[in-house]
Amino acid sequence: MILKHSKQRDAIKGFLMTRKDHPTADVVYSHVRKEFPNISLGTVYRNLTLLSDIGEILRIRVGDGIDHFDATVEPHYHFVCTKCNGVSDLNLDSLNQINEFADASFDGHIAGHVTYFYGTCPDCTKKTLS
Amino acid sequence: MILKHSKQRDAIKGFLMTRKDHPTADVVYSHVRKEFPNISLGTVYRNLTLLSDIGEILRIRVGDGIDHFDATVEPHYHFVCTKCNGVSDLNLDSLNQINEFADASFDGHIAGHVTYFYGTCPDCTKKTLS
DNA sequence: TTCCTTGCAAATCGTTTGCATAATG
DNA sequence: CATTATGCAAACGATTTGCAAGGAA
Repeated sequence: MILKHSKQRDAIKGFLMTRKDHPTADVVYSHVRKEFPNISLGTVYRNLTLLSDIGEILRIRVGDGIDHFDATVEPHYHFVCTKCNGVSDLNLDSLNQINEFADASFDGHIAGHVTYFYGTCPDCTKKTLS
Repeated sequence: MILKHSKQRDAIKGFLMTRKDHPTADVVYSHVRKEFPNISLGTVYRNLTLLSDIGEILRIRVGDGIDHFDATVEPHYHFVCTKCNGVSDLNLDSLNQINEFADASFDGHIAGHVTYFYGTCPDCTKKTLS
């Protein structure tokens, strides 16, 4: 399958690169629509799936049942605010040691882990205090 | 909201307690149906949601888009096999230290984390070797 | 008798897909 | 020209919900 260039795909990836809050497909759709009023949700989904398949973006699942997307593909951890439901990046070293830790008492083979943290984000923490 | 007793709910919880493989709602449905042939999927979902709301069971999301349920409510970690897609428990001490680790470089407040490990389960590991 | 719970079916939500047409190389 | 990408709408799978009837306290 040889990729052909597409303005819609560029716009989708371009939009994702401007955001660090890991938008959902719906958010991507409503923003890209400003530039391509006729773009369909299906095209957005198709391209998000394609881009994550080829490793240009990340599909993130943080337990809310909705896929989020991230243009930062380097491994990093995510944080979910339990008040505003926002998703953000965490500046945190790899925790890969926990793989060996888990492997020690496990009969199969552990290849990796998925971790996200939850709590109150900086903004919601400030609002709670005031 | 005062709970009333229900045989269907008992059967659902009872079935979950016999299993350590974290069945999906569909699996619960097909098994409880042996005892209650007329039970509906809606009732199964309603009770699974109710039971997890009151903390009698756990709703587990391991990235496959399908909810799994677990009658063991004590904190523990899960493992997902990337070959057979099975979900199992891991015998692993709490990793709560990673919360403070993450909190150190974070401006909000971290209340906890969700982690699951993936790889090949004992059974699939054996099959691969043979 | 109150009101929670059920079965059934329809509805919802996020996501995927079939198809004819448009755009790319 | 060959083939990928699009828009549209229909289909999908998991889950939720409205409603009238059944069951528990």
